[in-house]
Amino acid sequence: MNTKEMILEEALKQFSEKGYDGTSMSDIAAPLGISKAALYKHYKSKQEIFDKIIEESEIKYKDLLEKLSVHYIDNSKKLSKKDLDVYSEISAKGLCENVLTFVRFSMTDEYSKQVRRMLTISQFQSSELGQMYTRRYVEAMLGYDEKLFKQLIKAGVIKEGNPKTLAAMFYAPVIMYMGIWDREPERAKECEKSIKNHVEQFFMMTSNRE
Amino acid sequence: MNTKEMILEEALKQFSEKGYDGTSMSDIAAPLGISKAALYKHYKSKQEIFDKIIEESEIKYKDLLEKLSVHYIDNSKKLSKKDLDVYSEISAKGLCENVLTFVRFSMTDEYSKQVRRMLTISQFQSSELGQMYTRRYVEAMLGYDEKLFKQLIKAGVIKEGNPKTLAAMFYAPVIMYMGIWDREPERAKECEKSIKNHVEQFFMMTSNRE
DNA sequence: GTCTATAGACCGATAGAC
DNA sequence: GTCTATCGGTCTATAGAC
Repeated sequence: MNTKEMILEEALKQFSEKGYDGTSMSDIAAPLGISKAALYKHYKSKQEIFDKIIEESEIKYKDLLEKLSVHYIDNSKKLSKKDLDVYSEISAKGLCENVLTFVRFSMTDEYSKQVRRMLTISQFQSSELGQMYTRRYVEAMLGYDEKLFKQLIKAGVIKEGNPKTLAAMFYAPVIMYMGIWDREPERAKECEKSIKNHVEQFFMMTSNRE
Repeated sequence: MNTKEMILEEALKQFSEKGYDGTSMSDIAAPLGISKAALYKHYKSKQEIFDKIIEESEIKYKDLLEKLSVHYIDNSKKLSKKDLDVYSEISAKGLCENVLTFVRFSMTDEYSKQVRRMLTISQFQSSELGQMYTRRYVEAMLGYDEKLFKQLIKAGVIKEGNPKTLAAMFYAPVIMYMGIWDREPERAKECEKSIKNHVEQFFMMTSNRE
């Protein structure tokens, strides 16, 4: 890995722990064994480092959701042919697994964790960051789940109901437990179990098979 | 209002906007028309100002929940006699109103808003602050709702189900929409409506009257 | 692309006059 | 309880040698 990338990696680590204002250029340079002056040969300011981290994370996050078949930005579009094929026959159990995979990755992957923490403590710094936070950590999954439930209702897999409300009832508790998990890592096991219980019971409650 | 209190008020305002590290003693002093040296006659350090704000907010938040009959710290205790009297005969509609009152106050009251923002961006600064955030903004209402649903199930008002899961499905979406509301105040009306829709549909879905 | 040195501003906190 | 002045330190960022 070259110096330019190592700087972003170290900066992200520290921004996520101490925030933007709590992290100095010297703090970033020291662990890399270079002087802070050297940083300015790669980035013209501290703000540029922060912006680059955000920019890069946006790309990586889209890639991740793409892998999980969650189409993130294009909320206006309908579900793709592929999605319909995959989900029209999916079982509730399969959906649980899908969500749990997403949660486990988000919570254990060091990079995801650092970006989420950094965005959490920076969400009020500008309206752009606030909107990005909402879009990334709330609406991406919520919009997807909404369309999914619409399909599942149509297919008769789950009971009648407003897909948007169902999506919120399904996904909001997942966000909530992930928040506890982030703040109190010692409760990781407990949170994972709560999420598992929640998704299972959600599908028991909404399933048409009684 | 005396100077000591005005300092806390101004500090909270700025901490909630720019964070602890982003706010200097001069920043706090200037709007009050005093020098930063004067601050040190009232508080021995910047950290002490922060701690006092947290301490005071804890008391005020307990008072607020007390008014709403939500007993916050004592999660081990059973619901009080008063609670049982009030809620054993309460209608789903009444419960909706109760939640909406809480939400509207939390989101429009300037002090509540500032404290919540400050805690949100400070939640990773120490494990104590993280725990406080969870306890205050998640578990207080969640634990209360859990007991409440237990009662409502027992009384036959709503359908069978795990009270803890039900509480999460009921309250987590409220937290989620409040988060959007905080980050994007221009969406306030939309969020309020979403919360209203959610609580109404939740009781429609879980009610025993079909 | 790295370093040392430094500019210039600002930081938290203190001393002492009034 | 307020002020001005100041301390010692850190901050972002730059200059210039190698």
